[in-house]
Amino acid sequence: MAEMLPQQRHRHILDELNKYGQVRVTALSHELGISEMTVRRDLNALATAGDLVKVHGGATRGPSATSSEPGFARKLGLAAPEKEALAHRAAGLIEAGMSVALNSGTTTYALAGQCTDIPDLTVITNSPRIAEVFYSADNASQTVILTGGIRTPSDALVGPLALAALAQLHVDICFMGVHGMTAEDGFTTPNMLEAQANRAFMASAAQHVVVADHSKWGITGLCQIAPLDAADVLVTGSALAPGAVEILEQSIDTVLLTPAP
Amino acid sequence: MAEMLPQQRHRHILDELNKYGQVRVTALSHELGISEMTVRRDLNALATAGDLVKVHGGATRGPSATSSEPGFARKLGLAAPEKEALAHRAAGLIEAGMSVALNSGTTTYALAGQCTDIPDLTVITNSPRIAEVFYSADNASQTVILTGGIRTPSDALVGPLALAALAQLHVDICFMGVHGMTAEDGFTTPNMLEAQANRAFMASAAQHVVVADHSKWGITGLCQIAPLDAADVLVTGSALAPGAVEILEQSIDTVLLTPAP
DNA sequence: AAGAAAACGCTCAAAGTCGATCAGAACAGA
DNA sequence: TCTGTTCTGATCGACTTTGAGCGTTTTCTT
Repeated sequence: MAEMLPQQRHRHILDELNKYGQVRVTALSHELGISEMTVRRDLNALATAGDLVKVHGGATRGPSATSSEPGFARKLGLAAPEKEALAHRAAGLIEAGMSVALNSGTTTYALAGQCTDIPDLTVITNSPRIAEVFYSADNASQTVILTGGIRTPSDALVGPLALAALAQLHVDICFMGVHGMTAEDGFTTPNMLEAQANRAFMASAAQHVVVADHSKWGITGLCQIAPLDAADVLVTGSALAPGAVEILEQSIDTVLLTPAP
Repeated sequence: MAEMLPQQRHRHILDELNKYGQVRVTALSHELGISEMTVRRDLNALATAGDLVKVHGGATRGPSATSSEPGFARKLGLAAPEKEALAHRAAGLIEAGMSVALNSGTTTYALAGQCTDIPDLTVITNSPRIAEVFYSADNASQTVILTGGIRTPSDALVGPLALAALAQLHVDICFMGVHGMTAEDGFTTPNMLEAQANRAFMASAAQHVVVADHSKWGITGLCQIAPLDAADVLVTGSALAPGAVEILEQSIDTVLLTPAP
């Protein structure tokens, strides 16, 4: 097999995983013509991103696709450790009685799980799954508003309906998960419609918090949501590439780092 | 059978358990190509986790009954036979390429399950659960629009956002589940906000179909949605109280009866 | 009730797996 | 071309998993 870029390897690993439900370090090493050490490093990266679960000897799919029941609450707790840490840090910015907007994304999903106990919250989101987290928590003092729209594959409601809904609303603070961030291109996402919806989120909020794990740095998605300086606060992990913090702090007032896991 | 990771074995064991209600150490050992000792260790691990109960010779299902979460798909199949029959009859009114509105309710939920194969459908609903039915069917030719709003306990999105969304849309046909219907009070529901949303549904549709099983006749909810004659078609069961059909036909052009189960 | 057969789990040695570390290779930017 | 960064592979000690032996316990048979 020809030389492969790390990204290609990652995709190959995930493909194998989807096909067989499991991957084995020794098999991948042989199959891809790379050392076991490198396979382990790939597996670690993918596990940190939450794409798979490492086990002795290889890795298996996350709990989501198993034939036996995983259950919602459980899945929530099994999010990647870094995401949970970011979510916890971000949740600290929320106070009782606030109105909060959450866009769609795995990080904001983790954040939602940490917010169900905060009293008198008004939550606005365009993700049915995030709304479901609050519904099933059944906290009577909370109000959850779901924007309408058409759902994208990543579970975001977008389009004219979503934009119209967000235009009518104003929140204290808006939390945004993004797909990538760089100094030149700012915050980006691979989906144009989601970018549009995310801009509407920002327009409706007094304060803008971006939540992004360290792997997002250096990635540019198809479509820009906003430049870096549009964020008031960035919550990210201290595993961030060296030097990135300085660059980010030039544009963003507050950069919060969670300790490495 | 290829080499299996421990986690895979655990899942396999649980699958077997779910299928047959019991597993035997010797059988698993032979089946998975591993020693009996390892099978015992797996069983011990699963027993400690509470996923099964060890017995001499193997293991049986624990009291927790892992099969608790077939959840959605199952609930759909387990809907009352009458509702399934109504849903099937109502689905017959839908043609490929139509735009269809479904309000929130168990009957319309059953209807949704019968519509996922119809090509080129545009579906508008205020029920996240109904939207989920279409999402997971993953029919690329269908478009699903979820109105925004606040969710009621019965899983309907209501309020200004829902009304604004529906005001912007126009559909060919609207299917409505209701809570009660009588000659004097027409179609009713116990929730004022839902009534309001349902009126918006009707206002946005060229044709109005009410779907209600026979038990709804004679019930008056808190709030009227519309008088009987607002419906163009009523789909109901032939188990309806004697004489009711005549009364209904005075107000409604088409009354479709499904045969009793 | 006694003996045979099966199942159990403890222990240990062998095999397999893991991650820390370091040195070399590949690569991009100056 | 040079330099610094990133990615990669080899080594090695620590750890985990596995299967076989073997004495004990449970179940079945007579």
